[in-house]
Amino acid sequence: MPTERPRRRIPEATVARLPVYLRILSEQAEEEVESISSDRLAELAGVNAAKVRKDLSYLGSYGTRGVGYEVAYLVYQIRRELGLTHDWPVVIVGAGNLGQALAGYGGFGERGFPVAGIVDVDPGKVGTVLGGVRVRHIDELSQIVQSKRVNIGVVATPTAAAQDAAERLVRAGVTSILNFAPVVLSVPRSIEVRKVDLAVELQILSYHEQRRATTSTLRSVAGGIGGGPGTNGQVGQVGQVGQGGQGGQGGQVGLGGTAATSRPASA
Amino acid sequence: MPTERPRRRIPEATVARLPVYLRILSEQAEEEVESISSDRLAELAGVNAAKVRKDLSYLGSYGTRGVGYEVAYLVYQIRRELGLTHDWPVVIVGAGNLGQALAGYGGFGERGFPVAGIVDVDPGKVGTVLGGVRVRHIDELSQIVQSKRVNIGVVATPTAAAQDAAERLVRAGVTSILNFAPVVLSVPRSIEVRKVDLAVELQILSYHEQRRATTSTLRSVAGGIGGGPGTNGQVGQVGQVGQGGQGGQGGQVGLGGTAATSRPASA
DNA sequence: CCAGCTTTGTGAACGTGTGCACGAGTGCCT
DNA sequence: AGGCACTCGTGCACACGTTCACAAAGCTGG
Repeated sequence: MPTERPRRRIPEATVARLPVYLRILSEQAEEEVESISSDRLAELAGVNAAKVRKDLSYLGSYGTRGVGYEVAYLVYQIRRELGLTHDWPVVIVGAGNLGQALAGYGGFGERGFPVAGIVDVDPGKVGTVLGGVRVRHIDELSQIVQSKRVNIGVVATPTAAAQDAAERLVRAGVTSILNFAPVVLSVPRSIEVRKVDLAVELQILSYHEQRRATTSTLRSVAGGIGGGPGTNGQVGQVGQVGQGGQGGQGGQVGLGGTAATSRPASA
Repeated sequence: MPTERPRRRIPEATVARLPVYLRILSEQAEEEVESISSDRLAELAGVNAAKVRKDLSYLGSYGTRGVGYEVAYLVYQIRRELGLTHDWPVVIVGAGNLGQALAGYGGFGERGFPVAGIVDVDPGKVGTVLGGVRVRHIDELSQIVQSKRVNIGVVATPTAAAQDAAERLVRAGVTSILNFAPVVLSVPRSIEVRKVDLAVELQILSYHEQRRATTSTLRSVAGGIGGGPGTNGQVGQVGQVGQGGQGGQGGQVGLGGTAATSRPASA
């Protein structure tokens, strides 16, 4: 079992699922499970088994036909592919409500993303300690990024300050940004940006709720008793959702978060 | 301009972008902009103009050729389509670090998702007030959901408690869930689930950082001076990323968040 | 060593999403 | 009134992602 070089260029959709597999596999490893089939992994991840196999095939052929995948080895391979063989220190811009919560959330460091620093424009916040890290002034950003070799920045500022925060991060040398502010950041193409937007997520749910209401009304008018057992036993069946999109010349509007609707383990 | 019934069944990818357009359009409306072209909107949203037009066409043909779209009317239509014509009260399960931040974040209510209640299992937390809402015991969940007509639940518990929280929400009558815990929730197919997972987002960024490091190393070996102006002036060009995925029989592993890389307004 | 069972790896079909290119309206200016 | 510049709406081709279905491969028992 040489560290055979995996076929490169993993599809984005797969990259987005690898972390999920990784978490599940790590849990399995802790429970002393040594081998796992694509079927079982798919069940736990709430996806199709073929998808699991195809996803894993991008890492190389590390399964054993008739048996399954060796959990420990798969964990190693995924970690390697995701670049999790070493820590990625992050710097948080904005020590407000969200910044505090992020810093306080220990899961950051545990998962390989130690908080190298938190900065804020407000001198009043500088010096306070959040999650074991002292808040520093934003002017020290470059110094922190450089001395701690930070590649990933987190924008946790109010909306109005987000663009400025992003620009400062880029100037400081950060090459990836996780943006919590509800704005489309304007940064050089070479910078990787991911957005987490609560409002967007809720609005997507709202759309489905609204849709559910509309269609059920229509059905009760057109069909029989509104709300009774439907054709397939499932009433509000909005069913699958997933996501879509791919290449395209950039654009932070790509997609929302992860949609779902399924029942992995416990059927 | 009758309230012409829009063609139904809007693609998920479009649904995920509508909230972004909505925010931008609302901003434009505040700046007294009355009309906007697909080109301008695309620029602000960081997407392709054709995509904007196609997305908006799903709402019906509300543009005027040669002119553009009437901002106010578009705002109205998108809000209508997303079901934002009325509030959607949400209930938060888990008054820990995250639950507190969510409750404290005013943007919730402002954007049409007032916090109808926060519950926690810990009796010690019951009674404390977060963001103007008193924390109540989780046993009161059903009562809250029913009396306040809550359709959307937010899981902000520790990982271990998430599945139980989800089940309680479902039993209480909630039909959509926004999950912040890093687990794949097991719920009936009829329940719409969206996941927001920090670790996943960071790991995706990590993947790209790692990739960037690897490829640039390769390039510096194969090509010229490592890091000098590349073929196209852009060095670490990871370029577009976007997302992918769509139908599929459920599966919360669909995708991560919104990826990006672009520069909307300020070119 | 062979038969039979299991599970991987993947070719191919299908569905979805994106972006170009252009026809079709609309408003403005002369 | 006519021409021109502009912008929408959309057909089409292409790219990407998902799923099926099956051959290949490995294990087990006799």
